[in-house]
Amino acid sequence: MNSDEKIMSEEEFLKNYDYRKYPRPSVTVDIVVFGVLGEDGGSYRKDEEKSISLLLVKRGGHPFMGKWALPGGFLREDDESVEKCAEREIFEETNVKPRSLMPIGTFSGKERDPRGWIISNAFVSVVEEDCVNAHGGDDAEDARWFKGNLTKIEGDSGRDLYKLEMRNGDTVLSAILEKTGCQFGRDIFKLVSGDDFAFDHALIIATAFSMLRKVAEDFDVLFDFLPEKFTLTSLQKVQETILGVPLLAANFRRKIEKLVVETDEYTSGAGHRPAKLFRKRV
Amino acid sequence: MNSDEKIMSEEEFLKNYDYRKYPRPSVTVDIVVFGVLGEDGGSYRKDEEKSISLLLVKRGGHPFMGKWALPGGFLREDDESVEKCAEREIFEETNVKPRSLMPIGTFSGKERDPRGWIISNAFVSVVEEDCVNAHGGDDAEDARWFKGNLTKIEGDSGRDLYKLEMRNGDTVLSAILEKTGCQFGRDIFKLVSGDDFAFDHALIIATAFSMLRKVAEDFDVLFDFLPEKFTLTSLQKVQETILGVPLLAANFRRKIEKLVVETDEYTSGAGHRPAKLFRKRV
DNA sequence: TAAATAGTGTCTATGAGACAGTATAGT
DNA sequence: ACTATACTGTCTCATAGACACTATTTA
Repeated sequence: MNSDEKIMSEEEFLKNYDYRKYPRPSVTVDIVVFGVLGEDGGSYRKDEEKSISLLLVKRGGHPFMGKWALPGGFLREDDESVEKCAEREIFEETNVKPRSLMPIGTFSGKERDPRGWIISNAFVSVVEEDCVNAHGGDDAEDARWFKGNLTKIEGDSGRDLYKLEMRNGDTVLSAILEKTGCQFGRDIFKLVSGDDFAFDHALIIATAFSMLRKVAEDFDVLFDFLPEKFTLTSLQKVQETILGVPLLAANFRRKIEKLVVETDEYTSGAGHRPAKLFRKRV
Repeated sequence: MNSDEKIMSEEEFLKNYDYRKYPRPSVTVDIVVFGVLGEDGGSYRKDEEKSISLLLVKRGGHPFMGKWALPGGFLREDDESVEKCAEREIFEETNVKPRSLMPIGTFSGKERDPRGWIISNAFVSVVEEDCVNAHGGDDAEDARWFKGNLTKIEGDSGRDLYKLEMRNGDTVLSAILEKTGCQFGRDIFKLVSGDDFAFDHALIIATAFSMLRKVAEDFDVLFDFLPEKFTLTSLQKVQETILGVPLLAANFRRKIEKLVVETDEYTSGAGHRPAKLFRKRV
């Protein structure tokens, strides 16, 4: 504490203070964007494979040119906050406002970015897949939806190992991670092997999957993955997909009962008994 | 993406890249340090008031000179990560390594720091009170333990209002906050009134209390608030203090059973039946 | 023996999981 | 009629909460 400060007024002090005079890192925001099928997407039943969609962008410049990365970018001074910056980045990439936006932590390891001292604030968000002009197969556009999941694998000596695998057509990205701890319910991962992802984005994606799994038990997030009106079966499928376990319909319905309101609409033309459509209870 | 980049090698690109050329914020780390009584502190029974200790530092310079703030400081390039920076800051302030360190989010609102574009990574940690040469009453030292808690108050029109109150001797700090949302189980607060705390630290402290309350149900954190050997009653008191609700001993003991191991030691000289000491099960 | 806290046994209500069964569209 | 999915009734078991009870020290 400089002794000059004490005799200065606060106004004077602030006039002389310039944060640019001090060393500071670059700050980025990276977003794990999960995709959901829109209103016309015909409910979740089409998605038999039980895997989650996630938006990745192929890097067109250095570093990690040609590798797949999370959408994101540098924090700007005119961003109101990291949250607003995340919304802006998602909008630039997808042209929509996300249905939800949740912080999953700051990633600031020493070697995470070869360009230098660059730390990242990571978020999870959910948007409708068809809003994004990303498509598989075609190379004209470099943003694509990958299907994937994080699965536990057998560790050799009591280590908690996980495999992250993302797939888009013939493109398969994978990484092996070790869970090294848990803070406030948030799992901490370390990269063991795999360099298909740019930066430490495999780590960020794994963290996103594991946090999504934690909150998927309180139902709240589940609604973000469906259109406004949905069937209880599709809601159940969302939870099954995120948690990676099958559920019994009777039990699921009992638990969800108080959180939804029925409408007078039904699905139709599916070759079996129609399902009542529900809405989230506000 | 600059087209020059594509014909450069990655090595060349990195040689030319300097993150210092781009606009970026200052980054700080602020820590909500909770205090616990040490081995000799004579268990938690002394603390009849059921409030939590928290370390605050009186600001000796601008801005917010004379106000109370969280310990913390600027992120340095030689810090390995924000977590390491937090540990360093705690060590500088208390001379001990914290028993636990958990991130609670990035605070980056536009007006949070009058000095300019400065964002903060906030943490919660737990240290033993007697390691810190902070003391009440005396003005020679500007770091002090405050007792306090976050309590729900009646909102006028369905608003979720909370009162944060911290007390050290005659010094009482308070703030009214509104809970405006919840993300991934983390409550989001907005300051309604009160300027006893520097910066947005009332917000950060409220977030810390609410997150602590969330995890206090899984028992794991509770152990950080006690010495290595403890009685089950003291463990129960910790949970009661954090959660702010009374618990029944029989039920508490049933739930905690599998998470502790008994020792062959007992308390004594307390004017009543001695209590067996337990240890955390590893 | 009284006071104070430590520690236990057990009843009850609630909720999760399992599973068998019924209902109703389309082909 | 058959298939595929929607939806319901009910049994069992685990667990949380309540509360009455016993145990053991110091003053």
